[in-house]
Amino acid sequence: MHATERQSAIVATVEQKGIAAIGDLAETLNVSDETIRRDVRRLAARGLVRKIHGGVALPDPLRETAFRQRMGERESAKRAIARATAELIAPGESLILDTGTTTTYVAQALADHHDLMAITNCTDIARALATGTGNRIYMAGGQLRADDGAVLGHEAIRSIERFHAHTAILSVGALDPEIGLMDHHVAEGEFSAAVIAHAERAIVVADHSKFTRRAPVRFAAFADIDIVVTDRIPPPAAAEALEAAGVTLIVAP
Amino acid sequence: MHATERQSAIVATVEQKGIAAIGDLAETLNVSDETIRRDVRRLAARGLVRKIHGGVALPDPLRETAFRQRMGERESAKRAIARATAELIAPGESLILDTGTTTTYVAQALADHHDLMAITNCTDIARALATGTGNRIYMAGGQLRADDGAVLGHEAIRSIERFHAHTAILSVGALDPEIGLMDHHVAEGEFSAAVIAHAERAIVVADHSKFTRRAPVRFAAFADIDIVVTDRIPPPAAAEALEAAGVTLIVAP
DNA sequence: GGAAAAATGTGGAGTTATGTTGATTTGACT
DNA sequence: AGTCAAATCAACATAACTCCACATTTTTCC
Repeated sequence: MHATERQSAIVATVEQKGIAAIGDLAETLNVSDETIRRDVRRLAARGLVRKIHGGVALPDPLRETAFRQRMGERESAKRAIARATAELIAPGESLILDTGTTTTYVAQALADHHDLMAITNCTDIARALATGTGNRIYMAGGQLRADDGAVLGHEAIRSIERFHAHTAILSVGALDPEIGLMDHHVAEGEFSAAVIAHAERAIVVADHSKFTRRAPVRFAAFADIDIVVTDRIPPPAAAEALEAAGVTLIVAP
Repeated sequence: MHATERQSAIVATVEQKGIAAIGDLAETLNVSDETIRRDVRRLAARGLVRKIHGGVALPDPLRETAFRQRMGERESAKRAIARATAELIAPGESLILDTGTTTTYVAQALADHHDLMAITNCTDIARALATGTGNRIYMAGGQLRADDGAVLGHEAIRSIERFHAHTAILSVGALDPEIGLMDHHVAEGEFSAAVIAHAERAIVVADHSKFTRRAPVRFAAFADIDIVVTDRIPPPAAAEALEAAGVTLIVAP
């Protein structure tokens, strides 16, 4: 049986039953669980099925975007980071917040704060902060990315350039001691760099998985930022590089 | 039974009965109370249900902003207007959409359209349009109003000025044969005027109640716009004034 | 036939889901 | 207000699941 045949069989099973367990599929199709998972990963990437813990289900009618899915991954770690980051922000402070799942949680954690002045390129973050009392929110203008409601591009960067904030809070795609800070897209990286340039101090929020990843676009060095908030003690090489660059490391409890 | 199935079952039960006890759900679904609580916590975080002591209830309709409340008023009329307006828009057209409850319905009605190029100052409208295929959305930059997620101010107007669209679609606070088009706030009025100035044709969407109201800020005359879409035949004086100004009147069925 | 590419299996590290226990909070009832 | 039982939460332990890197097998193509 070819891989494509097997994948069709998976889709057919799911369409018939609505939901199917990885183990059952593996047994029925005489392959290992891992092979089924690989198939499911590919099918899910094409939107044909939806991955759930332990199995496969019909794609969500509400068409879950990649962003919303990432919001669910390592959620508790991100919330802990968000809480710790929110404590670093004083009332009345001016902020710039980047797009990202972790920064979105930070925005939610900042809901109790008041009299903030915040600039962001993400519609969700803007809405989350706007509920707070006395907060003034500025949206960056420019082209909207459907997936996460983020505004990116040179227009967005020009919006940022009109401000100079106390604190920048940014997500990253990956952190590496040799390379520095990385993002997945050029537009994200350019925006992140602009954000760092227009704030007194830069806080990077990154769960521990970011320390063991790579992303294609390098946009800053460790020396360009001031604080990293994460959820676990990072690998030694990264911790040393951060210290050497004068970056304060905060591990959220 | 997988976690996602169980969560769907919880939501379904709550939607059917309006309220459900933790213990009952645990028994029915054959898991511990604590597991149900964890599910409920997650569902509540997504706003799908509301936690109450000892059980789960439908999400709280209480926390309504003024904007959401207005969305509910004369909803069927606004939807009819939105449908009729969407029919006036060709694929590939470029649009500017103003904030407003009726324009928000128009954005939803445009979800089926494709390859649109839209500029808006409202985060909700931006997100609604971004789901369509091949649509390019530009968000105006500037200060955000918490109530309806609208960006207003001279910054927003400057964002608009970079464009020249085929069609502008705008809400108004009131229409009067003597006075023209009115809005409730200065910033809204200024933005509306800029929108009209940067489009070939201007479509005003207004349910019949707008013809018998007044609003403090006059921002344009009837002669400045091209089409009015409403849900009932307007008062004679208004209809005559529109005709005299060369405005096409469309009454949505 | 043999090299390169793709697919598959395997083991270990990390993550998630669940149940259990004990401390704390909540709501109802005197 | 004070008391008590139920409900909640936090913290732990466990088991299942997922992912990644690497080894192995199978397929493809020259």
